[in-house]
Amino acid sequence: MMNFRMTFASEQPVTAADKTFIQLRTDIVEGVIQAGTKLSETELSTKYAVSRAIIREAINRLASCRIVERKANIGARVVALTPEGLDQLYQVRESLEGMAARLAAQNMTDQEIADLNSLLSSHFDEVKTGESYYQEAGDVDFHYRIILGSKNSHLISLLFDGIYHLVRMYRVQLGMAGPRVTTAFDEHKHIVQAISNRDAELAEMLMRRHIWYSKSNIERKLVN
Amino acid sequence: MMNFRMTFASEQPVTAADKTFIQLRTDIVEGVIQAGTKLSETELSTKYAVSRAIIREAINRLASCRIVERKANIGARVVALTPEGLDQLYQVRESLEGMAARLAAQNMTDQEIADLNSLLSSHFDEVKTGESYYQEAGDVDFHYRIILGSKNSHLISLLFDGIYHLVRMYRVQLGMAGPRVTTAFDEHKHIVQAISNRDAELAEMLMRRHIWYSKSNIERKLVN
DNA sequence: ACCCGGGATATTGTCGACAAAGTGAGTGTA
DNA sequence: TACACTCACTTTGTCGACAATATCCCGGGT
Repeated sequence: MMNFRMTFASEQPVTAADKTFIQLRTDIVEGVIQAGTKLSETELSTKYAVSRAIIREAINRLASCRIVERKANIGARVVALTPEGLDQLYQVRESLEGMAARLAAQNMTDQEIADLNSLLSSHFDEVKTGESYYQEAGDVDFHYRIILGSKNSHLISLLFDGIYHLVRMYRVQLGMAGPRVTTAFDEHKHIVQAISNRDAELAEMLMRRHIWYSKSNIERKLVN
Repeated sequence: MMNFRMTFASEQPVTAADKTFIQLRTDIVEGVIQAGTKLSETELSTKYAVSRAIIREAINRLASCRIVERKANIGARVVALTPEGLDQLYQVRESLEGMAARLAAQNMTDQEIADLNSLLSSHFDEVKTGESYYQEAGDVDFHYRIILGSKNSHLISLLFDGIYHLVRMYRVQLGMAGPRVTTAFDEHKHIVQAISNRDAELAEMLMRRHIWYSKSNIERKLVN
């Protein structure tokens, strides 16, 4: 069920390579395999009980989304989590998700917007009753729908297949603050309002700001 | 030497898989392998005289930058060039390169800006003397430096490893107009001016407009 | 004539073995 | 002692063979 959240609807693992890739990725994102670790192909192939070719493909895919860095004839290692890395990542994320919000305001159907509104109210109930798992699942759901709403397949791919897992890695491994939860909810509400009004410019600006706040929140932890 | 232009400085092919990947990519981008073609692993492995594993890796990498689409147990085929695809691609490109220009205005060193200016004047000489190869090499060089100037490794990777080859595929296979060359030069000049003045907002806006014009230019051909 | 099912064929997915490149310890020399 | 070289070992890169899945053709039934 939690597994649902970290693998998006689009990626249904069919082949063994897919499963191993997703497994390895979540192990890294969740910190089971620590940041900076060297990834030995033979070692991993025994650990995950698949051939080295499968592991190689998984590592290559992880290199594509910059979760690991690979050097020819030397090997691959998990990226380190640094303040500079976070900054650069969130610069890109802010731009892309801002664009997603703008396009979503233009391209989402009325039905999709209605669904987004009801998603938000169900989240409101959860926040009210104190179920704080909103942080993870709810937030991902919210951004997920807006990104899909952009209807731009390149953008969707860049975010879901590309930077999102790295974003999650920073968030999971550095933890998230408490007070942020309710304020984030308000920000979500305003964004949805802008989208409902088909106000693309405002939606982009609010989304950018929302993500900027989110970065500041994580950054506070990293500095320690 | 022309090969210099299509493989960026960062990617020095060291392994056989690298070379095959780059070769296959340029063959697709240049249209030697036509858009929409099915890519047979066995066929390509004999054609390029390497093992199927090498071809598989190359195809996987091409799938990462969305030059081919792969389906499990079915195969991979080169993407089709459509007006919708061009629109979506250039939406993303406009956003990312606009961001690059903004960051470049903030982060490039004075020396790098000076080099960029002299690059521009050398291009001016070429345009004046009528050497129209400016289209290809010069334009790529220009954008190349600004993207590097952003100093954001995620952004750089997204553009160079990601969408740039697909952009080139549209440009190469649909040809480029004539009159556009000189006007594009003027746009470049204004962008460099903005960067020289450290005017990030203006640099972003001019870059976005520059790319938007470029898209319109290609689009005109595609509609036929 | 049309539709459905089954088997032959071709293609992709997975594996273990071999080749090549990098790494590090140990030795000999200045 | 410090440096450079060699050689053994570890790790990655490449390959061909086998397994699993999809595709296509053909025959039988309604």
